[in-house]
Amino acid sequence: MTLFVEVALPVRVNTPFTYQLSTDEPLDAGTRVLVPFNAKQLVGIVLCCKNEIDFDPKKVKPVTKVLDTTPALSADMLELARWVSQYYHYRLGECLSLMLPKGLRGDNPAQKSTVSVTQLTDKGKLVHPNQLAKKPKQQAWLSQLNSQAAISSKQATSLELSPSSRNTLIKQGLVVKTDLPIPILHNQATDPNALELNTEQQTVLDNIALDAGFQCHLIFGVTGSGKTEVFLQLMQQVLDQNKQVLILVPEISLIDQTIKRLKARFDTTFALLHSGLNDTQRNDAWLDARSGDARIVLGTRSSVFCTLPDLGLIIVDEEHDGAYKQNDTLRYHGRDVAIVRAQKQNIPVVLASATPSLESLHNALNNRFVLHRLTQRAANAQMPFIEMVNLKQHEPVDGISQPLHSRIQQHLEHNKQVLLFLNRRGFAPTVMCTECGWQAVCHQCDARLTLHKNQLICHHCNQSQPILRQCKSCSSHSLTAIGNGTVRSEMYLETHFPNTHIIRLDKDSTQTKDALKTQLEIISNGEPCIIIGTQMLAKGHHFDQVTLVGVLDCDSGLFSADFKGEERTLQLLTQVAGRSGRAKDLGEVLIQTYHPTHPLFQAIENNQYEFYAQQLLDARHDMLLPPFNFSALIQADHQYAYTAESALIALKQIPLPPQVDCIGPMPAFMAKLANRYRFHLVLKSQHRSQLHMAITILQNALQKQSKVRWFIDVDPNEL
DNA sequence: AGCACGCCGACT
DNA sequence: GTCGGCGTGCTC
Repeated sequence: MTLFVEVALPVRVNTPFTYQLSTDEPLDAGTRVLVPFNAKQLVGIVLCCKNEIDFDPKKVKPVTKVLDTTPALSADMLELARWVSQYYHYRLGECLSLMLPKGLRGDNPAQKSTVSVTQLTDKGKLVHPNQLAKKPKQQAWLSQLNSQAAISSKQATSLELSPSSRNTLIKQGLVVKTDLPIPILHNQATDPNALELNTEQQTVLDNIALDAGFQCHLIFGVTGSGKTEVFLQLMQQVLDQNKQVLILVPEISLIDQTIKRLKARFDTTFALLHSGLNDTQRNDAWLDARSGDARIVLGTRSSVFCTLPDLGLIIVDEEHDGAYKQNDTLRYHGRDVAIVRAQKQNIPVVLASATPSLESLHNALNNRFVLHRLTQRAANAQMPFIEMVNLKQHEPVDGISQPLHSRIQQHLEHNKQVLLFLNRRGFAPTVMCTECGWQAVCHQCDARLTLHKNQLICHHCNQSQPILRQCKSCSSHSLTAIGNGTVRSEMYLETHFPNTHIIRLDKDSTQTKDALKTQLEIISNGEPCIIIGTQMLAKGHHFDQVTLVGVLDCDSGLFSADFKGEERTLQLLTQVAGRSGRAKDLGEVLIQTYHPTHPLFQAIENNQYEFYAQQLLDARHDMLLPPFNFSALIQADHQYAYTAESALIALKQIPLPPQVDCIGPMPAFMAKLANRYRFHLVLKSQHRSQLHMAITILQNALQKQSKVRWFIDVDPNEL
């Protein structure tokens, strides 16, 4: 009897395709196969085998090649992919393809890469290095190979072993060159002892049951409360049970410091998965995780899709971070997928943050999550002292007011470090003509151009232009830089603190490989310095010697049109403030603002994150915003605004389930981006199932047209 | 997504 | 007559 397989392909068609197998050996679901599709060969994932087909047998083609002996994706992951596909309304075949590392999306075998090494032959093992005393270079090779079974050519160079003498040894048949798989990242712990927990930490540890199946825990611990130590000890328990741990962090810059702590503590194997790896490294790490060889897997959001045979615990650190949401192709939320995965695999998941997202806080307060609080800073560090600077009274120069300036001076005199936060890179956000009011704008977007040192750059489409000398509207020479970015404040600091090391941390200063790492190392030396940077500073980094944090400007976040604007500002300020005074010395935080009476600042001043978050939740409740209803966004874009808008107007005529509101179409926040006009339709409902029904109806309609480009974003980050 | 098929306007 | 515009529909 002929055996058929249903294969999901990475194409924009929702249905699986059927192919014929050449043997009667069934394939496991999750196996990669190479199949003909149109004129091409594509890699697909086997969904199931079957004996019969329900369409024209003449059309069925045979599978070209079976690519895996072990399925690339486990049955768990296949099921997760089905959920992801339905929830985010994205085609299953494409979801599955995105779950594989790039190296396995093609028709390569799932094998680890190899490294060429030199090893002793059986004959060579019988030779004592002293027998080669007259040939010191060869002798060096033999003695090294007696203490280390395999030497790569890279190691040989650093050990100053001569390649030519190795070739002589090869000719003599004493050593041989072979290709071995890249060894797994295995670590010897340098500091394996658990720290002593305070009572609060101990209570949290005791209350997270690892053997109770699925449960979602939220550790709400103030900055510096020692959350990490709690999950290190939790991880130890999981590892002792012979299970794997998956830790997610929001972005790549946090991988370094996290892995440092993990390596110090655990004597075990690791896999790191993040965007800084090349395809080979990523592939290797992924295969280590899938085989179960790696016991700890640390990665950014996409590692939530990694096949792990013995998974026992998922940790989502800094769970509030917006970087967990993917904003292209498959628009999933890493944290939410992690929770669903834990549920499907019936294991615990731990979310942690000093500033939990409103969704998670809401879930915790409603007992859907188990809430654990850490209210004290560990190691007796005190919460910082927070103060506002009213910019109406203290006009800033290049972003820095007099009170902040003198406070910087004080802290530097005490040999401390200062951290300044400004969420705007470049020199100045606007170039304006003081004669006629004209501003330099991007030709491709509805955005002003940011002034950088040598050019004008659009931060939205990355297009650059040379710096203008004359106004394009009235030809006057009165062009002025308005507002300020990190570079402008950096220049101010260089002028006024000429003997102090100024370190700028933003996307522009950390472009080159390792730049961030080097700069973080300089900071950790502890020398007094001023660090100025964008939001990347706020993300969980440990700055021991920082005692003063200055927030140069966060007013734009207070009155944002976006429903999450205030939540983000609250989180950002709380996190930034938390960078101050992590060690013994009391920290200080100065926030510059033109609106010092805004209630958000009062909450920050009094360390009332939860109080204010609760108020924001109440407001969301009154306005029926998430998490009190569910929403999805449909974007259509086209080179002509009219075409994009009419496509959505047509869509709106389609009848939807009664309990779904359809709002729009309206222009997107930046209606023109990279020469395309973008319009939104927003769907809202109290009922998740009705919302999904509505999305499906509209998606089907969209698939039938080819005029506009479109996407669907479920639980969008911005409305 | 690609790629072919097919039905209408402006060219050698 | 035919070259090529892009609307429609299919891919196992």
